[in-house]
Amino acid sequence: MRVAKNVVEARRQLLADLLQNQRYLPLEQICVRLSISAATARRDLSELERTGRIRRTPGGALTDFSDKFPSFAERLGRDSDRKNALARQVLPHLFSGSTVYIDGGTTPFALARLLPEAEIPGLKVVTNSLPVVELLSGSGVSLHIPGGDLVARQSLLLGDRAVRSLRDWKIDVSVLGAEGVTEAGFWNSAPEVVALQKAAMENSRKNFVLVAAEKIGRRAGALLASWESGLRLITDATPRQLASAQLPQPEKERI
Amino acid sequence: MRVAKNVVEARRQLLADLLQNQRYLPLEQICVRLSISAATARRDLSELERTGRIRRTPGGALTDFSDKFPSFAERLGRDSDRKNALARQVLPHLFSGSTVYIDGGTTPFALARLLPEAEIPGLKVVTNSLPVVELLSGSGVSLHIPGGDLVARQSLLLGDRAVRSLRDWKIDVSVLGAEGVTEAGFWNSAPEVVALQKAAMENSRKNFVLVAAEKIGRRAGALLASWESGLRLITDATPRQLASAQLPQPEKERI
DNA sequence: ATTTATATGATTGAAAACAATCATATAAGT
DNA sequence: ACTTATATGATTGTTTTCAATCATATAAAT
Repeated sequence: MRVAKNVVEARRQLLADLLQNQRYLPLEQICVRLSISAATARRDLSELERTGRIRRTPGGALTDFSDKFPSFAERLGRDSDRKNALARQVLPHLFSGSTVYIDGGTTPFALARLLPEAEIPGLKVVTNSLPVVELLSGSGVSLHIPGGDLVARQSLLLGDRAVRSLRDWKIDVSVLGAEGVTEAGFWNSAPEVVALQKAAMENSRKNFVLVAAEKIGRRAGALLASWESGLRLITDATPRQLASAQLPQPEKERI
Repeated sequence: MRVAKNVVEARRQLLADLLQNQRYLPLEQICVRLSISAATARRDLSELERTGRIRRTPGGALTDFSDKFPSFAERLGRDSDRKNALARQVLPHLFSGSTVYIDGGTTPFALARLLPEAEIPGLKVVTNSLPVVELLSGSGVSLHIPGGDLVARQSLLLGDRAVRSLRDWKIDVSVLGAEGVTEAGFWNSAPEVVALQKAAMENSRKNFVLVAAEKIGRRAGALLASWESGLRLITDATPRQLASAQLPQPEKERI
């Protein structure tokens, strides 16, 4: 029996909130608490997972976050669902035996969280982000750290040595973060971060930048790359939002 | 094949810790991370659940989110008094503006714990040990990571790149660990670790090795350095213990 | 009012996860 | 050195979970 659209969405949001609080719920609990059948519960879970809001497990579901770097977890915070959804779009580009560079920042970090489960055989992860290192160490993923200087209050290895070391790598896919996107291109505030990102892009075959919708139209101190650079935007901004900032629409997905 | 009781318990504690950090782990991840079969993983999970330490789910397990997890530093710092005493002997050699290399292993780690308090102005710490990085990040100490490959089940960055990167550094004081000391010199089991330690020694003006008394007389697979190398031993072994292993007595302390 | 679209629960065959059992290797006990 | 105890991985049959399919009731669209 068909049910009103808003009812469905409200129920799914309720389920997401429930999981946010409970951390984990067995399927049976979900059925009881929402008074729905297992089939519908599964459908809701699938949808919530597809949009990156939760993580399914056999027999239940949970919200995912990491305790380890509290500041990171905080920043990831409420938007982690959206960031997960962005990060998930990168997964199809990671093939067996490839090398992926994961930038600092919370959105690329979301990608790191997906990797252990993705189980891409022979995947190599290159990163200077300590939260990523911490997260993936011991997870079976092959981890490589170019190295560099740890600047205070950040958890990213930067500096000349970092840039030089990164040039030693051949990268298949780079996943970067940006603080702003304008007609001129992609922006970040810290020149040192941009220097490292540029080094990654130079040695990489495909480059993605993950940008949450609210950053569309913002600019910052240092230009990371222009639109002509081949850097590909992954965002949850609507076509309307992109157009109003006079940005090109995303290309048709090609894998 | 039967395995020692303490090994089993250590593995289960590790699994509990892992779950404390990760909140949830799929069974397959547990198998990978602990290098055990699904059957053993299930047995461990049953036991941990029986003692109330975790909660199982179909296909995985999670922690009850009530209690906090012990930090990395805490875990390593069990019998820290003796190690602290050894590490403290290095402090007088660290002068303002100098560069110190801190090796992997728990004893050099003890030195890292002393550094924030020591407040040596302009001290630079170079290390490939992730626990050291985690401990000192945000502590105000200037941290530099040569980089390298994170090998499974270790928390040390190793490999050719690590060795090459380390050669870029000029180090004033290296602080190393060793698993054994014999008449022939200082030993460690992993050749890759030794390769990195040798690189550190080559670029360093003073080299110290911290060795707890119980390691005197032991040997291991790879020779780190002979007695003639200039590597200086810091130990809590008594002169009698040293003599009985036919080792030279420590030189009079010179700063 | 009529038609179309879709959200739901039930059913089903396939896949995954499970506990129980067994042979074996090795620790622990003597 | 010898025996006993047990931790492990493999195997197996059972149970649980899953996605796909279907009929149906009801919301949207016309």
